[in-house]
Amino acid sequence: MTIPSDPSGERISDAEHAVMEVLWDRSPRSAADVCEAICETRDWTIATVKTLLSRLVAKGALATEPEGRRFLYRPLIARSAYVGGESRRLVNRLFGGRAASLFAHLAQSEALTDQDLAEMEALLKELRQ
Amino acid sequence: MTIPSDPSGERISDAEHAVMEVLWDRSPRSAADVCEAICETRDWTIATVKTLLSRLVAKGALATEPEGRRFLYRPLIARSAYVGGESRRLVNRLFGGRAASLFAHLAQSEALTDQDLAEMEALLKELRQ
DNA sequence: TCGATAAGTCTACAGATGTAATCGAGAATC
DNA sequence: GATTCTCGATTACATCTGTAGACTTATCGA
Repeated sequence: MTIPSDPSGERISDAEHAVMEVLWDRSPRSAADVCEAICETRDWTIATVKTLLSRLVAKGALATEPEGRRFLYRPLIARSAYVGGESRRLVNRLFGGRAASLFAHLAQSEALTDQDLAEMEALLKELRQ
Repeated sequence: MTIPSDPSGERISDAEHAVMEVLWDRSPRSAADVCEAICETRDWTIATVKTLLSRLVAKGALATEPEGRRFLYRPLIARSAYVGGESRRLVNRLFGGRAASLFAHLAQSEALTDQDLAEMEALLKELRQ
């Protein structure tokens, strides 16, 4: 038996992440409630959702609280922490840790819309003054 | 038997990506040569490298050309294409496709250095004129 | 009270991944 | 020519992931 693991230690898979998004959007929610929100679009059954919820609890990403005869699930890690970790992972892996390189790449591959550029310009101005 | 698959179709795993980086850096190279470049740092044996090379060939990410009695490996997909795909995947998955959101996040989490900011400012100026 | 429900837990199973050992054939060496 | 060395190819095997069915138990309606 292993120790329950620190909250941000274990990797969250793609399918698990989809479940996390539902709970980040609103929580706590029951398994049925999560399925309600996601089973249709992902074409999952409630069984799949239950498995993913269990795995997330085991990974320390979710907490459960009893509500009547069932559980309500609630995120233990903040979305921003997850998103930040994933972003940094990508930047480290593909751009040697240089965020500007990622930016340059997106720019060159025309993945940036005019709106993106405008927003980032505004952000930059704010950051640099 | 399946068709060799289109060049950018199948996902490249983390370990496979490390091998790709070696070949993007310089190619073509033999398996032994790739191991030379990476086995120490990743603590792999030549056997592991060979497996990864084979899988990458099967995925259509690498081409082989015989050189004497062995093979030389060469990337079939450009690094920029791979990097672009991965970046876009992340932006879509975590930021609803909005690159500006990714930057806002990196900025807020202090993942951007002064140099990053300066470079991005320069790039932006270039892009918007 | 008794069966139908519904919740969580256990089990399942195929494919992907990480990490390698082993095998068979050709090349180099003695 | 026999032995050894080296390649790539084949096989192995544990873990993770996606996806879900089966099982157990408690509850709610009839």
